[in-house]
Amino acid sequence: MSTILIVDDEADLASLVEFNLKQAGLDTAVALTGEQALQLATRVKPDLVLLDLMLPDISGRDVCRRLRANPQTREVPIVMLTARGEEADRVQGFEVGADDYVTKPFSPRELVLRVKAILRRSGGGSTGERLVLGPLELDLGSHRAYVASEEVELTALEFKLLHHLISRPGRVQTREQLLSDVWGITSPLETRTVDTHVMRLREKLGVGRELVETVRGVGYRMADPQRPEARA
Amino acid sequence: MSTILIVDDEADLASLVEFNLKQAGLDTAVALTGEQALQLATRVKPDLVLLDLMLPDISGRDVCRRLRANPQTREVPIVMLTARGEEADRVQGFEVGADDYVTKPFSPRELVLRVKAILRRSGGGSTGERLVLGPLELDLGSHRAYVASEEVELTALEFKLLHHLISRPGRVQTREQLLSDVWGITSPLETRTVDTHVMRLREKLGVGRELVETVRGVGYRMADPQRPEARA
DNA sequence: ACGGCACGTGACAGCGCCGTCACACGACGT
DNA sequence: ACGTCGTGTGACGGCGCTGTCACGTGCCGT
Repeated sequence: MSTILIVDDEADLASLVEFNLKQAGLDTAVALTGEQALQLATRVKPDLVLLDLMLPDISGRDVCRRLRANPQTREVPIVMLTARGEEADRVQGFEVGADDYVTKPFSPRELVLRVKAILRRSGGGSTGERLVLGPLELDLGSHRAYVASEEVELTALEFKLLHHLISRPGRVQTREQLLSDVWGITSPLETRTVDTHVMRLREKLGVGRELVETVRGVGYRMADPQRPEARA
Repeated sequence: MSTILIVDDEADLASLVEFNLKQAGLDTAVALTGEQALQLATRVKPDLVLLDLMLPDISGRDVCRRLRANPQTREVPIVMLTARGEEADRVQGFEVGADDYVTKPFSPRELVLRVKAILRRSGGGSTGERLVLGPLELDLGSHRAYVASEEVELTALEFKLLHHLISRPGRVQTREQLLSDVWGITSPLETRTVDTHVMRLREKLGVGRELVETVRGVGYRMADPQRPEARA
């Protein structure tokens, strides 16, 4: 399942787009400012970025440039949104590395179409990728999880949670971050819910606390066998 | 080498497309009218048809239907071209069995990409290919399906769905992906429709859930017989 | 040692997902 | 015109998933 990062400071427009993308079976994350977008882009590793040109802090073009400058986000396709359909804007958009360009007003349907077309072109998002950490193994394509080459049955949510943790080995994730990234940006949930799911995950994985570590007062993190303690 | 039949009465557009397809290493044939297209289709046996919706004599939809009605050309993938991106057109296009849909104006590059994607998807040519997975067997040429060497009668849609699933064994397909890939890019269908057809498929195949697995909260996948942990 | 707080854990209720059935509608052949 | 077949959709029920609460437990500072 692909994740789309929506960057727009017009809340109603953003939520409209978010709704339609979700209906189309895509995951979404929303950023209201350019800085927030750059932060989220490295956190949630989106498969595509929907980027408004007009942002309150930095311009969409600069966001675009900085996304391209970061090796982590260099490959992410970018679709620009703009109020004016001027040729000049179009050219500028493509110059900084946008993959497509949609002018307002646009129909949500059309936007979804373009997004899907670009996703397909860029390989369709998650393509049978495999994540490994110690005895743990995640197959994104088949949506299967293994511990020591033995399959464990996880629910969709557990898989997503583990996927999120395992892609950031050694990095502490607060409960709020996890709620925001795994559950979605608008989830009025108790932070303790995370605890329960971490518990269930540990139980199913069998290997318990050695892999999913508790950082008291902060959150959770995956053990990083490569660099046991050294991290900031 | 695959051959593409271009059907369009706008000579300049057709030659532009032709040029780009040839550059991409594909053979081409051009028809200016619908009747000509139907004649050529049986003569050159193209591997894909690029079909404009607006033709001087008969409508592109009728051409589509008649291509589908002829056993000789039934299997040929069809990509529709249209000036308007109206939803109504889109739906009509898919109803008559188009495999993809491109709205003008389009970039030649994108068109070539789509054509190649569809060619790849349809098996790269029209040679009675056979797909096997466990007790299941699909004969693409004769459009027949077998379970344990016993023929099962599938409808066109069921066959297409099974074909799509079986060519990606072990990979989870979301309902949205299936709707998009089997039904067409933006079919405005309920995702529950997929459930019903999967059920009918399981029913006809007899082997039930062991082959077509449900991944709760995600989608469906075919069982993969070989061990996934065997990895380089 | 003690108390407070953060976390682990089990139980439980609600609900969302999915299988299944029945029906409507359109296309097509007779 | 009629019947048949293929297909999409709504309804319904069951069951698994999930969020929350309550309580137990361990950790840490004082």
